[in-house]
Amino acid sequence: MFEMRSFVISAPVTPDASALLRWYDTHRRVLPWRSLPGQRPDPYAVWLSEIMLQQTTVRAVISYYERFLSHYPTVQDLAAAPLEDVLHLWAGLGYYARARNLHACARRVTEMGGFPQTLAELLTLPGIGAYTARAIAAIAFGVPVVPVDGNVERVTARLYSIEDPLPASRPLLAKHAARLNTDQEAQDRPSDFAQALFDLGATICTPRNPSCLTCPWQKKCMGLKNGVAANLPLKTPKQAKPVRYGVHFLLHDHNQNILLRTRPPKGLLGGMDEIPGTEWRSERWSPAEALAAAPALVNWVARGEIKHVFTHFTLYLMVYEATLPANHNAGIDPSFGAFRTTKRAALPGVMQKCLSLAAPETDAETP
DNA sequence: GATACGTGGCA
DNA sequence: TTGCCAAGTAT
Repeated sequence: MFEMRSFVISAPVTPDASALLRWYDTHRRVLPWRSLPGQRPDPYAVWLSEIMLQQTTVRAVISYYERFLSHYPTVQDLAAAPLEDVLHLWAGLGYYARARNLHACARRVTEMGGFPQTLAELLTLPGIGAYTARAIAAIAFGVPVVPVDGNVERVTARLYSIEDPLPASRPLLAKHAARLNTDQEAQDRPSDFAQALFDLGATICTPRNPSCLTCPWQKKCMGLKNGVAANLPLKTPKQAKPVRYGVHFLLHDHNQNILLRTRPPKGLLGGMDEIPGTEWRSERWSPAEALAAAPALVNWVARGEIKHVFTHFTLYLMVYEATLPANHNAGIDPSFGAFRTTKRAALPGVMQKCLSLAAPETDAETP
């Protein structure tokens, strides 16, 4: 599009990279996937952490990261694993397409003999987009690029006092962010500069109540000068989430197994396991309607309802529980799944909530 | 460009 | 309790 205002937006003053890097040298966070100063980063560790950190907090990621690294110390180990196992380890972390792409990416990288080091090649890999490609290039390979994540968008919006709302302002923010590293100090330390921006966003330039008084960039921050820093970036209001309802059935056999089925490989919770249930629709299910959809004609006991909030809708699930009589093992349609142990199942958070409503274990589940 | 895609913590 | 937010990507 024609940049009608380009002559008005004079080249903004670049902030002082050396001030940020000096702050980082003192205040950098210690994180399991971060190499220590002077150490060569492991591209596998950088990649694995970046995928996990997409739209996910550091706190939530840490234990998953440690578990993945101990199960799969190298990208070759991950590539050799069955997808099932990877989904099992990922269960609870959310955005399961990331786990499927992670596995596919590990196989591609293994075929290639290692991680590519250029932006263009990284961008061709599954699960790696504009942000992650730059993060890996900068952090693992020292390429002088600026990864633009939510932190960097926020820092940039405040620094240049950009009041256009997200997500429409994303290209503009990216354009400004790309010039943040023009100083020689930033060019010399691409990995530190990228991570310094993340740490600044996570600990100083926070979404709420930013600590502008201790910010290494406070003197250059136009948002602070204009008194609007804490309110930026602006965001266009989100649409209200629709509500959906479903009913799910927790059916035990007599071998510590429950009836489980695997969801279709793509889409919502793709490839993950669930206890069988009804469709998720906008109307509640009557008890009669629900029991007509049950996998077996047994004595179902209502255990309650869970609430689960997805990105784009809120879900209420009624949970019924029963134990199959000893002589009733046949006659369950395979479309409801098969009896398996939860120990090796890939149960997403919403299903873990359903299972949490189960009656306490009793050694004698008397039918 | 808009929408689908999870989850848990926090004000 | 409700809404916002977190190192985004794929289609």
